[in-house]
Amino acid sequence: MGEATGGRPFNAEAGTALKAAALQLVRANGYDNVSIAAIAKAAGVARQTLYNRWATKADLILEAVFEETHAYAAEPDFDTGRDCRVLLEEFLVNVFKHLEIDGDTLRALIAAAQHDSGFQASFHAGFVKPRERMITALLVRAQDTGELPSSRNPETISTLIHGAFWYRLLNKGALNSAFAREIVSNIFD
Amino acid sequence: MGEATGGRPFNAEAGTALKAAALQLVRANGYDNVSIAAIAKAAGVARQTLYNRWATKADLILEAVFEETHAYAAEPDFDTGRDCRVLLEEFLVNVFKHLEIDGDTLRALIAAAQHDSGFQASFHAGFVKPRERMITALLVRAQDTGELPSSRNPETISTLIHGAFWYRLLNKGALNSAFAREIVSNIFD
DNA sequence: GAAATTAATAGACTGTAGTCTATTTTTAGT
DNA sequence: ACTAAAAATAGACTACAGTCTATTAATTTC
Repeated sequence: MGEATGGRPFNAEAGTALKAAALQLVRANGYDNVSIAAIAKAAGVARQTLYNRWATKADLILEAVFEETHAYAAEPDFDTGRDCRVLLEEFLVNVFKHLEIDGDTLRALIAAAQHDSGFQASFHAGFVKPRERMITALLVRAQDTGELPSSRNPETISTLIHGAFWYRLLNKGALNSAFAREIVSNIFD
Repeated sequence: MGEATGGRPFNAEAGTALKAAALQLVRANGYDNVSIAAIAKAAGVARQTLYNRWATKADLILEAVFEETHAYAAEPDFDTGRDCRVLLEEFLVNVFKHLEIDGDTLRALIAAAQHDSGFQASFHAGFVKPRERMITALLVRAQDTGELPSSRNPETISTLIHGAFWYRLLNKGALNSAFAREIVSNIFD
């Protein structure tokens, strides 16, 4: 059932062009200053074609940003033999570096998730949760190596860490390497 | 300069009715399902009258919620001789109790702040920052009493704590007394 | 080829936030 | 009373997200 036989195929170029146009326009003008119509026009495509692929503006932008994000929030490499606190600090510095570029867009996506529980679910499952798990895993390892007291709960600490930078992001506080150092030293010391 | 002489005075009842109608409708139907027009109509007032007092829907709702909030996020009382960790846990439990009622509204206000930097500024100055300072003050005192190691930075810890519950709030995680206990024990133990 | 199927397109339509304008109402000062 | 000032009201207007419909174009299966 539901096996598609026949029918006009998706135009792959249209999807690519939409993501590229979306990312470029949003970075240049800000999420709220870019209309769906403008993205479609810049991509040279009808507005409805966009809605054929993504349910909302937020879904499109998330996908566009997401594809660029793997480079930044890569899983920390455990096998370099370095301390977990160093790995955590590096990870945070990388994330903050990405947020210099897409932080405003991320803020807008977090806001969009508050209006739309469908988007909230996919944002959380595809973006938020995986990053939370990376840090939890790192903290579990830190307990194995004895860097982090076993009295701590890695999941709670992970929530504290993510929360801290969400809080800074949403309140437009500074997200720089000094803050990364602060977080790490207040968790590990 | 700017001294108002003459002119029709504000109708105080209109403002009161607007806040009451706004709070009631938003709690019943959710922020995004209540239009400005519906609030004005419920208050028996013209739509423009609302805009004469508040710049945006968010400003109105914030004020309406804020007036009910003092009861919940009251400054912890330092003079009861109890441990700071107990005071912090109680404070968090009170905040979470309020969020059972207005958590969805708060989520919507945080979202609104991401679209509107004017609202962001007043939300931060009037609502966010004062609560942040309460917890920072409590943590400073905890260092005085020796409950919290002096190696910690109270401002950073305050950010971690607030961040944790913003993160839970925005991701629709549980905000209950167990979470309050978790936070406190991972900060103090 | 013909039929069935699905994408692409164009454009009408709805609902809402916020702006703007013109008119009327209520007040203070003279 | 009269005037100036500012609030209240009614309603037009813009811009946008998202929905819906009808038409046309590109495919696969038979």
